[in-house]
Amino acid sequence: MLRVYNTMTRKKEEFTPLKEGEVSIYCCGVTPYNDSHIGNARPFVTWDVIRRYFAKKGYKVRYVQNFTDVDDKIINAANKEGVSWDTIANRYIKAYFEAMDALNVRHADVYPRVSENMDAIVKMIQSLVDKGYAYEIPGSGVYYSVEKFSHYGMLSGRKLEDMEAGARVEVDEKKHHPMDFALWKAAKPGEPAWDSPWGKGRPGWHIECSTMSLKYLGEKFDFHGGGSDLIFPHHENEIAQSCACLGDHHAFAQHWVHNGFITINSEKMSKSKGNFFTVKDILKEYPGEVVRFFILQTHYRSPLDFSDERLKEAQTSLARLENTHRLIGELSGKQGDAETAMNLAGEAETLRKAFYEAMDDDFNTALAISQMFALSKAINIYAQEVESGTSFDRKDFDRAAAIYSEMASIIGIFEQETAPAEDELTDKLMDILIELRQEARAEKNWALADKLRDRLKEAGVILEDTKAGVRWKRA
RNA sequence: GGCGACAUAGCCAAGUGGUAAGGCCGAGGUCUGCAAAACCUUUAUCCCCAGUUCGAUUCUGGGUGUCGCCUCCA
Repeated sequence: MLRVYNTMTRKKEEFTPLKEGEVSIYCCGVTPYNDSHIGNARPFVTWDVIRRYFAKKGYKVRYVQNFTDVDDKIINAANKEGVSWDTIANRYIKAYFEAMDALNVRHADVYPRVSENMDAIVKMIQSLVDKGYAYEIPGSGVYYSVEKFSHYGMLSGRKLEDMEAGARVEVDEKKHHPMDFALWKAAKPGEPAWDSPWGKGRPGWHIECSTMSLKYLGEKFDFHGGGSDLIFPHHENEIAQSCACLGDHHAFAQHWVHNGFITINSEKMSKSKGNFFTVKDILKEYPGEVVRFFILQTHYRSPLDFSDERLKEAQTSLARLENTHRLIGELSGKQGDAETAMNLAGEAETLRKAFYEAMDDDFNTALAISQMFALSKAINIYAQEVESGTSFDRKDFDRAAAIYSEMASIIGIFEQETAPAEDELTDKLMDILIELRQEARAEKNWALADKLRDRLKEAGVILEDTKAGVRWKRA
């Protein structure tokens, strides 16, 4: 039984798919006006694991993630550079994919863009106007009337009365209620604009997600996700729009899943505070897998403090798992010689079950990963036994290795060739150096052997003497 | 002001009404010419107070602290 925390009910709930064997997910994507920081990346890594997990469990997954490619911030960035809005949007959409690819984040099934769904958006706004949920302020735009939707606040747990007091929004006197939000913004000179029954303009922020989720996933879908800063007002407003339009406040997303923030010294990382690190910059120092692993070592709803120390820790931890991954590779060519009673497979099956139970409990990747460490240890011990002469049960080992790689594929690690393919010359040179060092070792010329190893380390190559032979890797 | 979340070892982090996973760091050891890797051993009265209970870190109430949303924000 899979249980998922639902922001709507503030409880873990049993997950029952709307359609047997299928899962539909809408995750709010980015506004492409600059490079994503690591905090922006958290939801996408989180959802990537969730969808991998569902797929592994045999579900057919449909995953939709939008690009808000029409937005104030994009327009501002474009004006600043003196280029068109879509130049900015396209540039940073490309950057988004580069960053996510490095983090092993699989692509969504659809990436709808605001600019490509203008007709549907206008149509939905019109529908809200027709139904009496929205009104036009000539020259300003079209607004959603929050008072008309009796369930307004159902997701964030707020009351309209409470919000008024603390509202920091600039109150437009012509709005019916201070919390009313824009569905359509009338164009100002020099801004990109699209035609509509209310004149040229562009959509407000929230309507796009209502429109595109409806268009690409239907009236009801299983999951809607994003960072917890989207709960209010973005998701609250989506609910108001979609449910009003569909005439059923139980329609729309069935489970609301929100991830916690990545923080710096316990404070939310954000563009406006300036305390952020872009994925792009972090990737200059650490492999994408390390960044991904760093994120998944903590439960997705908990805050996660970012620092170089944390990242280094993640790197060391992941290296332990990688060593076992490599060990499995090294043993893959080894001939089995007997069936033994060591029953590594049995232990692996137990850990596999624990892994799935952890994932079934609100996608507890932190706990799931700990099962992987346990399996790593079991495999290492087994390999040592084999090395010391115990017979090697090929079938037993292969089953455990398969489970290990199954876990890795859900977490999303060991997918890239961590070491980039070496060129032929490097390989040959390394062979020569290793051979020379082995000769020195055979002559017990430790000084020379160690010097070779030290100098190679300075050059960024790590040599390790193992019983199986000498192996090298880049630092 | 309104609403909400969190508080577990030196650090990070799971978890449970019956005295607490895992990772990093540290210490000792096995192996190794040495190193690395791996393995073994070792490191916690679970923020404070009160209550419920045979028993609470886990439930309830009250503190204290940290953070978030209420403005763009993943």
